[in-house]
Amino acid sequence: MPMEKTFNAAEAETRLYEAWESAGAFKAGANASREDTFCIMIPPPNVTGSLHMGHAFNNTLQDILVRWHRMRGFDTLWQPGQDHAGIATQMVVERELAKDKSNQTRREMGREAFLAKVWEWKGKSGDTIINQLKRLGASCDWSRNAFTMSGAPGAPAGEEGNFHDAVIKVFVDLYNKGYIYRGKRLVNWDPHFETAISDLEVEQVEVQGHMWHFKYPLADGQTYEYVEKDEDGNVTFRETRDYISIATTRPETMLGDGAVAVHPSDERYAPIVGKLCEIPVGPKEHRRLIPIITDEYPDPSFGSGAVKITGAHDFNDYGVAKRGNIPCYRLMDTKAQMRADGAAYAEAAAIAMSVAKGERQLSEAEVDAINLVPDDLRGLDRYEARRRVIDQITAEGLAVTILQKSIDKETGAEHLERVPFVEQNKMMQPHGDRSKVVIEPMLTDQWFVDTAKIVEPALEAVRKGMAAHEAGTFDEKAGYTRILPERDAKTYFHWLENIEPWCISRQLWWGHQIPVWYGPTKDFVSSMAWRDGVSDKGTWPLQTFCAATAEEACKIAHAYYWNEEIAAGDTRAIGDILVAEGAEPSIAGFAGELPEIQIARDPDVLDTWFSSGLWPIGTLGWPEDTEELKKYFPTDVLVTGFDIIFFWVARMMMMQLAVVDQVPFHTVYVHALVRDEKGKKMSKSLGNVLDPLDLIAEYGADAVRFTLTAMAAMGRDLKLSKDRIAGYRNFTTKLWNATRFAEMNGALRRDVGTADLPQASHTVNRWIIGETARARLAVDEALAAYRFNDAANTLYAFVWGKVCDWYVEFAKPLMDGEQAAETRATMAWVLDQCYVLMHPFMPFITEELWGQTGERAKMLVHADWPSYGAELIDTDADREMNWVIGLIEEIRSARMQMHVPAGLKLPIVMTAMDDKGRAAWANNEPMITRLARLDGMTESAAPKGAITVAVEGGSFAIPLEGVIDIAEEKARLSKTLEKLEKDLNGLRGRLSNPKFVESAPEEIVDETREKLGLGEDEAAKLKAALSRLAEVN
RNA sequence: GGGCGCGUAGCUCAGCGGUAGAGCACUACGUUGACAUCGUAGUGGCCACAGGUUCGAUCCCUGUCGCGCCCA
Repeated sequence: MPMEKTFNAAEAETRLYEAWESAGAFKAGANASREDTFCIMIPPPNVTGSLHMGHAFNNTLQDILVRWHRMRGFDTLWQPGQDHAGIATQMVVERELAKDKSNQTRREMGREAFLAKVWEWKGKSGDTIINQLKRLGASCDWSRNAFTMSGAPGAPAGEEGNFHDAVIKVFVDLYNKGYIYRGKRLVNWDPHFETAISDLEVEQVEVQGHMWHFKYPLADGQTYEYVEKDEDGNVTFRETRDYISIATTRPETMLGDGAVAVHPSDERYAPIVGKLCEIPVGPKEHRRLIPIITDEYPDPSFGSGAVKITGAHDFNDYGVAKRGNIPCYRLMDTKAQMRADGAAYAEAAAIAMSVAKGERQLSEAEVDAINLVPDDLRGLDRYEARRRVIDQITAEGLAVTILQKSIDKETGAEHLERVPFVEQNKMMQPHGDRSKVVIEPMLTDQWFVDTAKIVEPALEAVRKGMAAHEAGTFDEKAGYTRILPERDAKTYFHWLENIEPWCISRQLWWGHQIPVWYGPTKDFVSSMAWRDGVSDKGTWPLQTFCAATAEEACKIAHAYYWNEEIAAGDTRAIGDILVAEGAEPSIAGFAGELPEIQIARDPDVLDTWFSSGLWPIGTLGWPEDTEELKKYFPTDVLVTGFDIIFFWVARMMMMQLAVVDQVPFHTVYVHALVRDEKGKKMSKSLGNVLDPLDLIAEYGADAVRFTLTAMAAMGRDLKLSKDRIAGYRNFTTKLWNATRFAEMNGALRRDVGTADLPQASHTVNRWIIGETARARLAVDEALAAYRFNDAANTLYAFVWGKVCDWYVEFAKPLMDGEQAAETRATMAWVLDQCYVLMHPFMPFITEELWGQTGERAKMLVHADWPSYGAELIDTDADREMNWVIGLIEEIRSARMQMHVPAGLKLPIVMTAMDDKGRAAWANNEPMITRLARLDGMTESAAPKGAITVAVEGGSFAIPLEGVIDIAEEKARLSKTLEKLEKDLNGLRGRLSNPKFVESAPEEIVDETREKLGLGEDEAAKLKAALSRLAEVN
């Protein structure tokens, strides 16, 4: 059955992918014929995700590397999997639940039931992205598909696996090594998800901000001389003030102020440093006083130069508060509403007052328990509270005001009015990258990785890797890592050298629950305070027990309580202690009975990136010592986008080195972003998103893949347009039709299966074999250097520019001559090589052509990658064919410019020719005649009224008496000559410069001389032709 | 403010010490051994600007001007 006219991608792609899968073509080690391994870990897409252009790009590049290695016989594994994506997934499932009002909310159904819902959702929708990757042609070993939550408690059947074990083990190990700690720190709090998030999950967005100016009256009506001076020390302003002016963008946080700070060098405020001032908000009778302190942080030139310090709600203030031992009063709850808990304001304010006066010291927990929100503001949203605070202060006359002209709408009369001074400023405001709500800095207890302690090996490994890469001594097995392109290594260094502690606890349910249990400290147990009801459970001092399981935790707790004499001196001494796991810590059963202490598990889960940071070892079965781990770890290449260098790459480096003391991969290839054709980031809100699945449906997966690859110049964003994809779809059609030509001419070797390299005698065949070898060398070299675009462009130029444009055309007249058999064999071989070399880039159409053109022993996906090279390049054939091509092009060009009708065949006259040229002509006459539309060659002197075609070794004339316009031919020749002379002058100039001849490398000088010689020959011919034309007239 | 890049044909971009390339777009013409998702030919560039290093600079160095991105 003859081939269809075009490739039906939509029909073939699914069929071919299924064929590969059912043959187990992608299984780890499939087609392996050598010991070397090659392993790539897929950057796990979110389980909620669907394929976007970035995935398509990222996975195309990985697939090329994987298919290339597999064909070369490496023991290859492309490890796929998905990330449980804590916040994103919890958000999606909650949103799903909310669609039906009869559903319980997350909190109503409780943790266990909600998690069951998430697993259920994962079971239903988790395969979406996998199926999409298959449409792209990704040759992952799906039988090993991994999931970062596999094996977690509550995981349903089919979600076994031990990723959870790995995560828990690492947490416990790092905890025991002292790399993980818990502390009350100011963290980025997402009020929508009610969880802490890491710095990286915060987006700074520029918004129009407002800055209010308020007066903080000095205590006891004190006054001071406020003096402003210019640069030369001349007084420019002076007044007596009984207040200090404060500028703030967040008036609602004034309620939690612990101090006012000024710069130590700021002379304006020197007289009042150390004094107390009053926060101008809250009930008049309970106004709080706070000290005026100095700190390096305030910028004297910004605002009034004085800054209110609210340690619990601002990162800069927090630093000042820590340095100055200023209490940090938390004002908001987890929803960023003003706190409504604790004692009434009067009581809380009284305690705070005594702290400010230095009469009292509070523990951290005691400070946190104090609610300084006035009773009338409690429970309000932070923005509502802000409005009211501003109103109250303004009403009291403590806002800094300015005079503003206003016009009465009724009367049109102008009058001046005092209005609060509010500056309009653009400011950067932090937002949650998922929730898009404004992040609230919040003082909470969180878990942190002490990254400073594990960062050094991660830096060192890349420093060494980059040094080796630059020196050209890079060794994949040397235990270091390089990052390509180099620029991204700089980014990596910059971030790691300035790394901050990593907040890893999240107040979510979907994730790995932190393996830590809390119980009261033994001091506290023996203190009896717990019995006296003095403090509620929230402020009990706690002891931490970190263990992989509850049983283990109980054991550790037991040892803790038991080994020490916890009730020394107490008559109710303890016989034994029963430690049990409970919902919250408790103590019971004293007084002679066996005491019982309940320890309670930390309800928080780990940051998703903590688990994905273990992806390389976790997917290979660690902590078990599996065969795969031994074989494939460390893995080879990580292909990823620059946007997750910090989130993921850096953390994988740190964690793998901390846990197994090895780098996870030797090379990180960082690719850029896919943008729309105008260079805009694709985003749903802009509506400029190109869906890779739509494009695959329209143009075929091969065209989409090839487009992305051809545009993948290292480190540069790529602007994707449909025109470009259509162009590469046309390329697939071109290859298809070249095959059809071979089929129609009996040039397929269906009989022998795979075509062997033929013994070719004809120049044309020897030439194309050499070109094929060149292409193979160039593709391998490009891929080895991760220059995907070079590889793609090489193939495009070879297949279209050499095979289709020239070889197929040359072959036509050879199909029934002496060399017919040889030419058919060569064509079969060349096309096979095209399929093989193109397969990593365009797997579908090449596999289809491979299947349709022969009885093959193996599918193309497992075909052997060729190893031939320079030995197939025949330089004589090369020279000859380039001469032929040059001649044909010259004649075509001349004809076209002389407006010779395309269909008209012309005779040609050889006016002069050397031996080589004669041989070249003789060997290729049928091709030249056909392609240049000639009709017979004679030898003689140049006739009058002919066009001249100069080639290396001689020249031709095409008599066009009466056909050509002499003037036009003159113009054509003159133009060519002019251009040539310009080049020649450059060459002459260089050669006449003695310094050039002295200093330039010999080969460059020789090359220049040769060029000049050839050029001068050609110029002479052109001049001769011109003078002949002159004779005609 | 700190860091990292980028300014090359109308557009999108390769190239990065030996005198400039591709694709698309554009113009003209279409010749039966596959292909109009095609073929042939052609137009088009002081390689942002100014200095420096060099026999030689689009390429290396310095500065200027534009434009991105990341982090504050």
